[in-house]
Formats: sequence, C-alpha cells, structure tokens
Amino acid sequence: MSQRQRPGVSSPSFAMPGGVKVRRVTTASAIYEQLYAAILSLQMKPGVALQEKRISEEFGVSRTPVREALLRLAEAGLVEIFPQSGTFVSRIPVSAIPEAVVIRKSLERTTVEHAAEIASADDIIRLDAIIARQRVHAAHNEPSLFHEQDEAFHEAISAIAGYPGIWTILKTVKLQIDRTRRLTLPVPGRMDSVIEEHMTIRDAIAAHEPDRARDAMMHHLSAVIPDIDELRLLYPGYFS
Amino acid sequence: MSQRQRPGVSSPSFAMPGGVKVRRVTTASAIYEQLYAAILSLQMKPGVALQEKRISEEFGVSRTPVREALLRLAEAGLVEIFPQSGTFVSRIPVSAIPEAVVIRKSLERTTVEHAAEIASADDIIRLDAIIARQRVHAAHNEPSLFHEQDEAFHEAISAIAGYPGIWTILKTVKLQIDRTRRLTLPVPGRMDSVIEEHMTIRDAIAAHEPDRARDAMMHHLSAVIPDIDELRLLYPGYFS
DNA sequence: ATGGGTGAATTGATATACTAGTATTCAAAG
DNA sequence: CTTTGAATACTAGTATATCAATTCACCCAT
Repeated sequence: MSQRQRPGVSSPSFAMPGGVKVRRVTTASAIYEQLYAAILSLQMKPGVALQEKRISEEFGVSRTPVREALLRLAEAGLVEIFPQSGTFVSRIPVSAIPEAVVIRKSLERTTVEHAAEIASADDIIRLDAIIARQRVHAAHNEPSLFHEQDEAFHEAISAIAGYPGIWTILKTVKLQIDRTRRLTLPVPGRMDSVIEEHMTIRDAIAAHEPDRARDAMMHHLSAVIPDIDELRLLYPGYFS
Repeated sequence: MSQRQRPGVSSPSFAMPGGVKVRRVTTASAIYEQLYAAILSLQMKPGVALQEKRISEEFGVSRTPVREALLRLAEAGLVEIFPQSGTFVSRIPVSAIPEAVVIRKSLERTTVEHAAEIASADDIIRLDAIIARQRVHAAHNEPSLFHEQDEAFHEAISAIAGYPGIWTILKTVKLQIDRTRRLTLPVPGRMDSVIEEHMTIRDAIAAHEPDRARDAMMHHLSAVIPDIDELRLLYPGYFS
C-alpha cells in the first residue's frame, strides 16, 4: 500500500502548537540541550561568536547535527545566525523584556483564575508538596533547586487549569527574563518572600476565589521584575 | 567586535526546478513557506505520510533544505517526525483547540486594552485602511484576501499596543484553529458581521475606552469558534 | 598618505554518500 | 488458522564533500 500508517505508538497527546518534542536521543537534540543550558546559564556569554566547525569538533560529531541544533536555537531566540557571516549567542533583547512580562502576566492571570475555579483537593495537595520542597531548598540556601520548584509551581497551576500548552508558551517567553535574572545577585530573604506569595496564591486557589488568586498572582509576578537599567551598566555588551 | 547587520528578510520568490535561482532567500525557507501554506490550506491532508526524498525530488533540490524545512514545521506542530520511521502531516489536535481559543482571548484582551489606551490618530487611520480593504474583498466575495486583511487587523492592534511579539505567538496559536476553519463552509454574511465587529473594536480604540474595546474583542473572538464535534464526524481521520 | 579595488580566507548553504533504526512482509511452526 | 520471528525494504539520522557569499587585509594607483 502506498499509504503508510502512523507507527503503533498512538500519538501521545499533542500538547500545543509549537510545543511538542517527542524526539529520541538524536545527537542533534542532545547538542541542542547542551547549548540551551549553557546559554541560559550564561556560561556562554551574550555576543560571543560560535562556529559550527569548532562546536562539531568539540562534540566529536559532524557539522550537520550541530547545524540543526543551532537552527532550533535561533528559532528560540538564543542565537542569531547571519548567513555567510557568523553565528552569535544572542544578546538579551532589552526592548522585548517588558513585553515578555506583559505576556506572562496575561497568560498566568487567565491560568490562575481558571485553576481557582476548578481545582480539586488533590491539586492542592500537589501544590503543597511543591511549596514544601521550596521550604527545604530555601532552608539549605540552594537557589538553583529552589528555582526548579518555582517553575514546577507555575507549571502545576497550568496543569490544574487544564492549559498545559500555556506553560509551553510561558517557558519560551520566560527565557530572556530568566537569563537576565541570572545576572542579579541573590536578594537575602527573597526566597522566603516567594514562598509566602506562593502560599497566598495556593490559599486563594484552594478557597476557589479566582479574583483573589488573580490579584495574588499579579502581585507575585510584579515583584520579580529585574532592574534592567542597572544590569545594563554592570554588564555592558550583554544587552541589545 | 563584529556587529553585523541582518540581511533583508523575505521577498518570497519562487524558483522552479531548472529555473534561475534568485536566492535572496534560502531554499530551505522557500520550501518551508510552500509546505506551510499547503498544510494550512489542507491541500496536504492531515495524517498523510511525507518523505524527505520525494519532496526533495519534487522541488528539485537535495534533502538537506527539505529536512531543515520539515524540522521547522515539526516545531510549529504542523508535521510529526518519527525518527527512522516517517514524517506525517499532523492531525488537528482536538483537545488543544479550546486551549488555543483561551490563549488567544487572553492575549488579544491584553493587547486591545493597551492599544485603546495609547492609540494615536495615525493608528486609527491604519485600522480604517484595513477595514476599507476588507469591505472591498467582501464585496467581491474573496474569502482568501478577506482573511488576509483580517489577520492584518489583529496584527495592527498588536503593533499599536507595542506588543509585536504577542502577534508572533498568536500566529502559531491560531494555526490549528485556522486549519480547522478551512473545513467549515463559508457562512453567508459572515464577512459583513466581521467587518461590523472590527468597526466596533476600532471605535472603542479610537475613543480610548479600553473596557469597551475589550468587550468588543471578546465578543468578536467568541463568534469565530468552529463546531469541532460536527467537523470530526464529517472528516474522520483529520483530528486526533 | 589615502582611497578603492582585488584576492585569499573564513564560514554558511547545499549536495551527495553512507549508517542505523523501524515497520512490514511472508514464511514457518504451533 | 493463528502466531511468531527473521529477512527485507524503506525511512530518517549522520558524515563528508563541494559551492557560494561575505569579510578583511593588503597592495597599487592617485
């Protein structure tokens, strides 16, 4: 038959337009992950030049998978490719950050309102578990693990609302914001404040009060905006 | 310091196999555009298998640019790639469509509210020009051109609000919705209703009344939701 | 000394060849 | 007749080679 059927693995629920990677451990995606993490953590500094050849030699593979990885990174806005010229780790686009914050607020507002309407008892338990882990990480002063659970908290709310695709979008929107935040020094007591704000949001969701949940979320998100102008002075060349 | 300029984008010229290659645009992105349009317009039906080799032969190019185009399409959710197995035009993810509508409403709400706050006289003129073109297309009964201007209207509002990135997100979110809409029969008089709704939105923006603009936009977006269950019966195999 | 043009070097874009993994098939065994 | 499993044919993934375009330094003419 000329018409082949899709492989037996019944398509594991397609999340959202632009969000699905059911890819194997292809070397291209492995390299993508590596570079993604390196750029996000600022190990690769904004503005530096990348060469396909050098990267391929470092990883011990050919240029092809490297190239595919770079193309995907370009689409995510983490690198910029100038044809016949060069590839560079993208600078943090200052002008785009306020918009990113607006987008995040818009989507998280919608999400948390709906979550507050339909959250089950189990859902609240899951949120509590995440907050509990945050307390542990805060007590041990482990910002990295703490941030991991912070992401988990917001992702969980998306899941509760039944909007997993929103989280997919938020991840890409948050990218440049998170990159910026890596530059800020840890503010003493900030982790405790975050936990408190999360608790407020959790309580509003548990009480099924969408309005209060929304206000709490908006307050939470407003508190996290980094001071870009200051960072710009500290790290010239990191921003565009 | 190598601060290069990005080369001019697009100018979607089409080169036939054997013809002159006027490559200001890469062949990879040319193929992407072609396939994108074909999938969106349902000329390529959901679920059918694609082969890199066959496509490359059809376009008269090698597999490499075809492959890059398919990777980008996969990221946009228009095709699904199963490594070492096959590539398929993705079925329309039914479960994701309600969420896509929610996302669209959330973002367009934020956009139109802000647009109503800061719109200038020039901005209103631009909106009027778009609506005028819609009237022409409606009079000549050209749904395709009409839809083009419909997109332009919403994009213009994003631009007015100073949130161009939101439109980028909306384009990908709208994808599956638009694909679905291609399946619906054209409703008589629908174009006229759209024009009227756009006028209401325009008036609210011009009057700097965010609340009214938001309500008008929400009403507009609610009127466009297709009946998925019905379509699912008409076109089995098109949805997942 | 300076301005402009030329050519070598660099690097991205494309083509082709090869490898490895998967689904289908068809025959053999129960 | 059903089930199972190995051969087969096909697919995407990767590697290598070639082409083309941009850059930049150097040299020559003014």
